[in-house]
Amino acid sequence: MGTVTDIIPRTGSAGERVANELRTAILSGQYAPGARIRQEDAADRHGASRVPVREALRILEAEGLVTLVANTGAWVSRLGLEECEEMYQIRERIEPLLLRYSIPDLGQPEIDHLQYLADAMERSDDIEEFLTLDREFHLGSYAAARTSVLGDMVEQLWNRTQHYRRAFTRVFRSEGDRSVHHDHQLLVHAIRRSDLDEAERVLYGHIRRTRLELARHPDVFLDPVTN
Amino acid sequence: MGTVTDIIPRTGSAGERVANELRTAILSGQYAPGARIRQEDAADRHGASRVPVREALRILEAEGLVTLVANTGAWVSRLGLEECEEMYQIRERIEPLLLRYSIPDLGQPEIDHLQYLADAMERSDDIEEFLTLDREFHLGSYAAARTSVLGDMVEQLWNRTQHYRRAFTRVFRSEGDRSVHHDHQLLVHAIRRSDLDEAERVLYGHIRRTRLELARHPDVFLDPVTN
DNA sequence: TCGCCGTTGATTGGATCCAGTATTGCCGAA
DNA sequence: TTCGGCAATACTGGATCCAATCAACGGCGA
Repeated sequence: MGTVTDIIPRTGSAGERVANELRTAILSGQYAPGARIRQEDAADRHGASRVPVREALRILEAEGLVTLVANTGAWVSRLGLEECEEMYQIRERIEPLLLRYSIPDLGQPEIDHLQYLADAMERSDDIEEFLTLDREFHLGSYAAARTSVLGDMVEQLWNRTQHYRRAFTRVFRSEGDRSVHHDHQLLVHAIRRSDLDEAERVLYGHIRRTRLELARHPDVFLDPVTN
Repeated sequence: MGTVTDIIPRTGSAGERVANELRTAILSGQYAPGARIRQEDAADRHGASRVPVREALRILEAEGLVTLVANTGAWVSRLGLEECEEMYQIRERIEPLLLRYSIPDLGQPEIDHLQYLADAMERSDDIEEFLTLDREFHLGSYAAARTSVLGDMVEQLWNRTQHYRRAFTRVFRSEGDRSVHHDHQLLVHAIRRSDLDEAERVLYGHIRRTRLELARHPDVFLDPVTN
């Protein structure tokens, strides 16, 4: 499904390279939602002409990370509360399936690593670190799945919501909610026992609870007045 | 979610126009899976230069309809049995959700039309007509859903499997299986009664049974020796 | 003073040209 | 006869140039 720590691949066209670099920049928060991406700027910054940049923008548009308006320009996609809830509802239904694909092929070292990540998250008090660990934990639990579309779909959903997860996390932490960590531990145990049904249930509940929590914080989606 | 009978929109770039035209051609079966798409050919055929064609190919690649290999070329995507089963499993889980979004906003005329389509399918004995009716029936049942990503996801899954549904349908018909029609009738009734849970269950079972049936016919996926 | 309209500048879209790469066919050697 | 290597060709990828479109600004009129 494309490893989480994908290093920029030497293969592929310049357009794909630029797309990878832009994607990384967007996910890391360098570009905020609503930020304009000018073709010439991007071309200079990534050492290419505008042609591959346009290709990259098409790729990222298809992934939902960028919004293109004909004859006008490209912006980093914004999410509304409704859209975000929708994506979480989709995740509730398909991530358990992906997990089911993955569990049988997860090795002992990988499972131990998941345990380590779950523990590390409990100890972490840095937002950015928590985000990285959480992503690594969940995508890591899917890593053994040899799917051709499902894995990519899930990764795209994670990518599209990345910026907003950063915002929620701040809020959740301040509320001192422990259920997230509880879910993670339950999940690791279910994976250890290869209990597919239980793992599905836990994961479903985990995502669902996050969605419900999220609906209580619509303020995260308010347009920042600073364009 | 973008109407089923999308007419080629006047808006948007030439690349999008070419993408729409190529998509229609692929879905109609004019291009078979595995068929090569040469940029210059496509450019001539659609009255544009190679630049918008390359844009179109990127768009269709993102939709999974076209497979691009750097420095080599573009082909209409082929599906393997495993991939197809995967997509059906995804559909089992997300189409019921999409239906749930749609039902509350379906009007009486739309529901009557669904009934009409279900009846027409039972009477139809032409493969191509059946395919069209089936697609119109299911996507029609989702038409009232005002989603921003789920609808497109489902439509893409339908598109990617379109060619292979054409092939199954031939087989199913010859086996004289009536359960498909039974499901359709049950679905319309559940929708009439606005019974969301029942509608979800019926649709889930409908897609699931099709998937299991499909697994019994791996021959559909054999590489045709004629490239 | 406010709103409408035309003009100018900035930015995107498309076409052509050139370079790079893969594939095909051919030739020669085993 | 068959396999390996080399050359020619066809196709894709990228850059530059020109056209088209949108947005911002300023001027004019009410």
